[in-house]
Amino acid sequence: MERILIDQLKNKIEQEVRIRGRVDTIRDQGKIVFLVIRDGSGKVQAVAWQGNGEELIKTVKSLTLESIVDITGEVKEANQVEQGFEIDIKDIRIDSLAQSPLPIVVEGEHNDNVTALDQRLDYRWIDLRSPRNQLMMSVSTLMTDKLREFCISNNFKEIQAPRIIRTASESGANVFEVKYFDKKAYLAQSPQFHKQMAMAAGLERVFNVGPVFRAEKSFTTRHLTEYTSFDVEIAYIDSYKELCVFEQEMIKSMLKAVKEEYGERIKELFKIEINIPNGDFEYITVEQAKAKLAKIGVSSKGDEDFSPEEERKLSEIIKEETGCEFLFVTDYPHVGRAFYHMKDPHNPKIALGFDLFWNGIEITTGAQREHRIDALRENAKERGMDLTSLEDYFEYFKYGCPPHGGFAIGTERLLMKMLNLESILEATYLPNTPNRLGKLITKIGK
RNA sequence: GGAGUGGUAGCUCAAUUGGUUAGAGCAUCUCACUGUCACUGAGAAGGUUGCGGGUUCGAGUCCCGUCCAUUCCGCCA
Repeated sequence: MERILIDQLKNKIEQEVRIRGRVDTIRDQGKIVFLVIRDGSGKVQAVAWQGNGEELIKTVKSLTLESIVDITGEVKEANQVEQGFEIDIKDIRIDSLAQSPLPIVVEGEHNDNVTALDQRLDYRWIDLRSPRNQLMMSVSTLMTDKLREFCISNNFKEIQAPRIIRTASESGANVFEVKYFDKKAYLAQSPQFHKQMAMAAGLERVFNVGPVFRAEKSFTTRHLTEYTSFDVEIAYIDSYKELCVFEQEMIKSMLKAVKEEYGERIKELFKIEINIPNGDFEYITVEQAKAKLAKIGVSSKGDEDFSPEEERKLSEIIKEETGCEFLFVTDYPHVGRAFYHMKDPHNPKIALGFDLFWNGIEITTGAQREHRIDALRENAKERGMDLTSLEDYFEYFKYGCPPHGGFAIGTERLLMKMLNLESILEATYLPNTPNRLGKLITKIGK
């Protein structure tokens, strides 16, 4: 018999069915045992009676939580159950008996002793079974799909920039070094250079989704050493503001789709409502933002950038004033930005770029790029960068390269804010952090 | 890299501030129970209090070292 998903059972009353899934709950009453079986679509109660056979009840009594079972039985109406029906077990096979007790508690409706995140991550494959995490993975899938779809429907081409590269792409940020046969290579901190190559290649509108690597020992709730960057680059722009509008529409369409598909479930499991901004996102210049912050007495980190506290407070102020959770911050001093950002021709101290904040956290940096090779060289020189290592990059601008700009979204941060998670680690399938890589193996080794 | 907080049973926590045999809930095991649904009831097992040293008649508690975790900062998406 073919397996049927649990959420389809309601159409199969009084029919014989086969379900496969996990043991979610066991309530042993002696001569009658109630099981709750869970699969990817839902839960159902299954009943084993002693009258159905000694062997059957013996098997059921030997079950442990989270074991995998293959059950054949009849769907029967049952007023005693909330769902209105249950499965009368005729036959059961244990496909995989779970060892017990489990090393962590799987998060559920009635558990108040949820295991600490660190240990849950050690046993991530058990942790991910929880309804919350199952939903998180579904939302994550839809989120990326919709961002991608938005690009594709706007005539974009998708590229896969190499992850192993010869030259570190960003100044300052630390890179992971890898052995490439008898040479040194690096894991890409960003697809930036090769994304820009697409501009010189005449691709005009490209996006790139994939892992990027940051060798920074950051111990915060918003940093990973490996994360997924959703990168966009667009040619023939007149202003970086076009990028802002594009990103705004991209995010709004994604949020709309997520809300439609999972809004209710998200409200139920994550206690958060997805708000889709009615009009445009808000804009503020660094100078204006600093003035607002000074007014309420938040100490400034300096004129070039914001401290996390400033980011949080600024978002709060804007949300209070306008109701908008999204804020573009513009007019950053060029010295604090990447060398490939274009300078404002009217005020060379200012970069033609922006950051996007969502509820107190930076989810994007973007900018119009400097496509004029001499100006680009000058910018790199100003920062004391090694120009010879950048020569390959400069080549892209030698044989005709259109004006262009782009941005990158940290998708884990996006998901984290969308579901109101406390840590980015929760929003990541299997997070790598400065001291998490390979940690579980070490533990087992002991 | 810097600062703070923490580490007690498989999990979540307690231990009256240094005092006798380190407790509870959940999970586990045994027994009972034919309508449970956070099943219930009776019982059992489960601990080198992260590790090493010190102070003290006495340390889970205080001190030093060390490891691990975590939060914030720096760095960034």
